[in-house]
Amino acid sequence: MLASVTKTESASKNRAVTSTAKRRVPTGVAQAGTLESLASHSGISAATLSRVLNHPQQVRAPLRDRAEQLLRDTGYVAHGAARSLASKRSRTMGAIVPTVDSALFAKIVEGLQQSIHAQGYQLLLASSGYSPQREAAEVRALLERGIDGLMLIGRTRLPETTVMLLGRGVPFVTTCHHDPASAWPTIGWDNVRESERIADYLVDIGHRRFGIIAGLGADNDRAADRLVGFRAALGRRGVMLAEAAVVERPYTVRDGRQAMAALLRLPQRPRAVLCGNDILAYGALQECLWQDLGVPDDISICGFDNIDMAANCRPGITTLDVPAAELGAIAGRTLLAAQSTAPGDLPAHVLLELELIVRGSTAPPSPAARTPQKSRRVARTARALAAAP
Amino acid sequence: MLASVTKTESASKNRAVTSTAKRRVPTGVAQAGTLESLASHSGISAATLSRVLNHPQQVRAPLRDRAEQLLRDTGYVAHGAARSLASKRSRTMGAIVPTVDSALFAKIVEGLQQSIHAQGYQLLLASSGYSPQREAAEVRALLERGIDGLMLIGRTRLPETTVMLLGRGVPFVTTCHHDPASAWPTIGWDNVRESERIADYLVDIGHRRFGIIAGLGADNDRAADRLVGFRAALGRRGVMLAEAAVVERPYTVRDGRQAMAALLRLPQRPRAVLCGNDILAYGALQECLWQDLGVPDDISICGFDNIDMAANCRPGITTLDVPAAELGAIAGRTLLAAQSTAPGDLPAHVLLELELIVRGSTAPPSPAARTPQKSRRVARTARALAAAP
DNA sequence: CTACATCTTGAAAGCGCATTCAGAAATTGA
DNA sequence: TCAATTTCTGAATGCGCTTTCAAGATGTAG
Repeated sequence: MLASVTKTESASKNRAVTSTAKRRVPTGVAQAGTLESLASHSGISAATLSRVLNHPQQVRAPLRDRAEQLLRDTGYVAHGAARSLASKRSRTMGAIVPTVDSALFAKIVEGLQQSIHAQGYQLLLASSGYSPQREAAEVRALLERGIDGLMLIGRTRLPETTVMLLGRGVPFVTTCHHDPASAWPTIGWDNVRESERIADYLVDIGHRRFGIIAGLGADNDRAADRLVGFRAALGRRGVMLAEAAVVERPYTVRDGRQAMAALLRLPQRPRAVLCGNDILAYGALQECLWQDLGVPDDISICGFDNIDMAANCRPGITTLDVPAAELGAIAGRTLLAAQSTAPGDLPAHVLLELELIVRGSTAPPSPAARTPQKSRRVARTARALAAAP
Repeated sequence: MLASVTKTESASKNRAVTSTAKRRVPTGVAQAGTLESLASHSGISAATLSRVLNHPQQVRAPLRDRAEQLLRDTGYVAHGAARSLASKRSRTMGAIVPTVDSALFAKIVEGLQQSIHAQGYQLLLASSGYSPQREAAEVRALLERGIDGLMLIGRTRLPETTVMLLGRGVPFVTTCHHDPASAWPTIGWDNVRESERIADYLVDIGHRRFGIIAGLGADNDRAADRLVGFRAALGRRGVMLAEAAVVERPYTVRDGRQAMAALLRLPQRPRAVLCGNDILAYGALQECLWQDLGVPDDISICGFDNIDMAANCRPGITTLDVPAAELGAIAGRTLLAAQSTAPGDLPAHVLLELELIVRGSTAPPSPAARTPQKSRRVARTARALAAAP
């Protein structure tokens, strides 16, 4: 796509299907038994075995040791469903993200997973594809699974989703946004304010001609808020912004490129472009380089999220660092805390402040870049040489 | 790190903790009841309600309609644990990946999630951090949750893990590798052979001086196999390879850079570098560009996996395309199929053939690049200009 | 119109575990 | 040493659902 690609383009269907796998169950392996069956064979009651598993200190040492030995030797594996049914807890947390296939959400999920894992909780993961309907369906499905807590992203959702959650009394948090008025904990940052901050930064270093490549605001409050923030800051600073200089696109590199291409066709070509996230920023950056425009000499570009890519491209992308893994961890801890807390006083909202990471993609607008002939030509030649297949 | 970074480096702990969230349960919302309670209030027995839920065709239309209406009106949500306990199925699949925070595994997980979701299954996700011990613990934890199937990555694992799985009779598949002799389905490709293919390609276009940046082979069969493949192909083609020209590193961009830096310090600097995956390749590429070496003019670089980054950098990275989402989907379908199949004849192994994607990072070794003075200097100047902060 | 096969439906029996309850054992105080 | 506590332990109960099982309803053949 970007570079020359030699691809056989054969049907992407899988080909060879070789021999059928044969299951051989190793003999002599202790089959998973029930506590009841262990009890009858060992002389220790099921009740005691259960206690050893859940409240070891309630059983006196000698008996407990014997029980533990037995449990270990037989390779006992508890039956979670029975356990959940009796104890009314599943030791499982749910999470619904728009998609796992995103550096940001993957990090959040990983952080969440790690933090709850430490307490013996497992993660039930679902994705909504940015659809409130799918999210509602997934919430329902997770509720059926008896999750003990749930992490959601953002605040755009079907009313019924919230009603379901509140009605069931399952602790949940929403992340990646901030809403101190919310009835449940929110963990994240203020997308409007942070966006203002990065826009302010560009204005501060002298930019006046802006373009905005925002994410799709429908069904995505974060994207919408960021756009609001960008606009608010520019408006406050007296920067004019043509409507044509604002485009909304899905979060893909390709869309970022196309959006930047569109901005570059404007009569008043922007000298600074604010992007809804780093993916879009990256695409925008690529398009500039492709068109032999210098970044940041001709155009400054900002992203949001600080995914790895933003640090690892050339030039690096100026962006706001989102502590994704930490966010996930906080969400996990909050949900964990909610397990032992009365539903009345849930953990509080957490407002994260993002750090502005200034990298090579932004600089004050250089007057020289307005009529750049010689230097640009050299650059073009060299780049063509470097990018040759 | 790569570019200049302005970072306040304030404590990354969260700051502001505002008002405590207050939970308000909307009044009038039908509380989640049990089938039993619904039965007593409606005159329809719990058994029938259960049938309507699970085998609708077993209930005659008029009664069924009434039951469905009731279920809908009361917002009934099934109790999964009770359901699993009674039915002996959890409608939940497990997956254990080294880490979700990897473009490749995230895509696989997303694909798996999507495919099982269609059948009403949920995904229980765990990560092992490349540790067989952690994997074993997670397998056990997932087994306790009563998963109906499990997807694992690769073949390096504790024997007890396999024994546990086989002993429990839970269907599982291992992915990202291929082993026709395995007793359970494997879904993936032959890392050795595919690696040979990419190495062959480089030899074919004329390369003779190689370097290898492999992943950490311990506890990672894919990484180990790829290194074996690289070596085998080069050996077969009569290419000499100094031991110092082979380095093993964790899969991070930084390590890729450092590894490339090490290779570049060799007296016989390689003209082509085979990398264990695209992350390492990307790091290697960055290091070359940083050192003002032309890619592919001075050095050709190959990756593996074809993550988005490989297509979106400059030059694009020549790599092997791994159909990650499809792999996950196949794994899901296989596990789903195993639900209704006798444990005797499980679905078969699936061998995926990878496509070589040739991009700008590879080219025949150019004789001119051996004494590159003028052109290199021009390139350097231009790049410096482009990369200026 | 009767006798028998087929559907529908509800009552009841667990699924495997945690936990209450009531004894039994151990411990303490006198 | 014995009575009064306290600690342990096992039998029994029930979590909410699916699934027999058997009875009742409906349908069909003779």
